[in-house]
Amino acid sequence: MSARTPESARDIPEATVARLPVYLRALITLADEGTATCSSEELATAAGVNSAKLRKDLSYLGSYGTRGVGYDVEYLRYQIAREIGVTQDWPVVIVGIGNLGHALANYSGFRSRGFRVVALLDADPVRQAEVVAGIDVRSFDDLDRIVVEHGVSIGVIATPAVAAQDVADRMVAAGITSILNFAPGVLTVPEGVDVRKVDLSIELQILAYHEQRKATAGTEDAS
Amino acid sequence: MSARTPESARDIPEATVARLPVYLRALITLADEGTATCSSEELATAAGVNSAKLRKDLSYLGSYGTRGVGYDVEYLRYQIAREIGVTQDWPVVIVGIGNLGHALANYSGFRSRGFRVVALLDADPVRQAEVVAGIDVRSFDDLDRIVVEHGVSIGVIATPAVAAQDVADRMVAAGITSILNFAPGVLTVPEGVDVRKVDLSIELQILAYHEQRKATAGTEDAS
DNA sequence: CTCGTTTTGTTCTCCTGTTCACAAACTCCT
DNA sequence: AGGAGTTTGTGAACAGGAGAACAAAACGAG
Ligand SMILES: NC(=O)c1ccc[n+]([C@@H]2O[C@H](COP(=O)([O-])OP(=O)(O)OC[C@H]3O[C@@H](n4cnc5c(N)ncnc54)[C@H](O)[C@@H]3O)[C@@H](O)[C@H]2O)c1
Ligand SMILES: NC(=O)c1ccc[n+]([C@@H]2O[C@H](COP(=O)([O-])OP(=O)(O)OC[C@H]3O[C@@H](n4cnc5c(N)ncnc54)[C@H](O)[C@@H]3O)[C@@H](O)[C@H]2O)c1
Repeated sequence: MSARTPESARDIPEATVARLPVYLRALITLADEGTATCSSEELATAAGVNSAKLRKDLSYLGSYGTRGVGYDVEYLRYQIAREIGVTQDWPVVIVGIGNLGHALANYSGFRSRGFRVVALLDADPVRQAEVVAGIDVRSFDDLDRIVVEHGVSIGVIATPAVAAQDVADRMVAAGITSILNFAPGVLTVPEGVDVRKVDLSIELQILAYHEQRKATAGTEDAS
Repeated sequence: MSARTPESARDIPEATVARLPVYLRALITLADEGTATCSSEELATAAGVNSAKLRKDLSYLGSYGTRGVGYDVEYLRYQIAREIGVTQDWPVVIVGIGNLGHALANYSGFRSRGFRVVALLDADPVRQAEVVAGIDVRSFDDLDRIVVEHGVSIGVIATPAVAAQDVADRMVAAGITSILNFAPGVLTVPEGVDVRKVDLSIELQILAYHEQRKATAGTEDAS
């Protein structure tokens, strides 16, 4: 309401935002291999997309390439990281330390990609006796305190589906504004809170649909 | 294979395919609650989508509703399950029984949603001594035999990123034509093989981007 | 049987995202 | 310096999906 975000608030299309992390990862791989410079064609191949799409995506961030040359890997990597917001770590809490929660807590890719697990929470007192990946599992009731203490704005839900909505409500009440949900089902949250869901069954069912089509494709049109 | 579905070669838009599993789950929930009939409005709410979109999606499958009344929950549920191809179970193999592989193997949602884990494979001999979720972990070299034996067409990759492409190649060679990949990075597969990826870091980075925007929205214009 | 009510199935419009194609900008070689 | 060869950045056409709106169909009341 105070201002009309002068120039930096370019709005990047959602589809582009979803691909920036892919480009970032490809750039990190290239940098690790010692590549100093790359063309849009090379980067696009590494990221598994069309080069025109890649260039258009990058053009939303600014003109960070050099015509006739390509992109400086380190420079572009930094620019994308800055645009995404992962130049420093985001604190994250994980709720529901069961099968999946354990795997997530042990996942090293968290730290290396701009996130830091500051707390593991579970409603089950038995779980709270555990230490997972060097972090104490604490009571779900500690949520509010932890959120304030660490300035957490991102929460991960790995509880059974039946508890997910309640956990989400508590997270929102505590001040969390972004949720990654692994439990199946639809979460309802207030305006201004972002939810992304990861649903294994849905992914498999999409594969099954296409698989079924492949199977019937030959038998289907007998003329 | 004689089930020829008179007019079934309709091609359903990809966006619709991705939502059908959501509708299916919502219908199962409604059925469990004892609901016999529902309107597009109710079902749309339960699935978290717009009712016009829901109706349009369902119209690709056929006319399974009754005007003035709504949809028969059980009937529509069956029709969607049939369209997706989950009226009977698909055999699935999981490769890479580490942190994540354990969680996946123990995931009960598999069986209840049209999939059956027929084998757990790992390259590490130490892992092969284990029994996870009542299933022996076997050598990755058994892949070909298992695929043939059970008619597997869907494979899940939960190995480290560095091994993922190799595992994918072996899967394709063995006859698998749909892959769900949890390892970060881009997989290259031949034409006709479907790959879907689930990437935790990407999801979190997308949340981080929006989170950053929320944070700077108010403070941005000091120019 | 007819009318009013409800709700689907579909059409039409709008918007987002993808891809093509090319001018502009840069490098290198002579 | 100038020209040939590259490669970016972007305008414009195209494709696909979202949502509003409404006619067609079913049902129930009188
Ligand atoms: N395991 C998988 O591979 C997998 C895959 C896809 C989706 N999921 C989904 O992820 C979720 C977790 O799966 P899981 O296999 O880890 O289940 P799980 O039962 O092993 O673990 C759930 C954990 O959540 C805790 N919990 C329950 N209610 C809670 C609450 N109100 N507040 C805080 N903690 C609570 C439980 O104490 C338990 O430790 C489920 O919704 C499941 O459908 C799991
Ligand atoms: N743990 C998580 O929560 C999580 C989250 C997101 C993504 N991931 C990704 O999922 C993958 C697995 O993660 P994890 O934490 O389970 O790792 P992990 O190291 O615990 O397990 C990997 C397993 O794969 C096996 N393996 C290695 N090479 C193999 C090969 N060529 N063939 C067959 N098996 C092989 C190893 O023996 C090991 O058991 C990684 O790529 C990781 O980036 C994990």
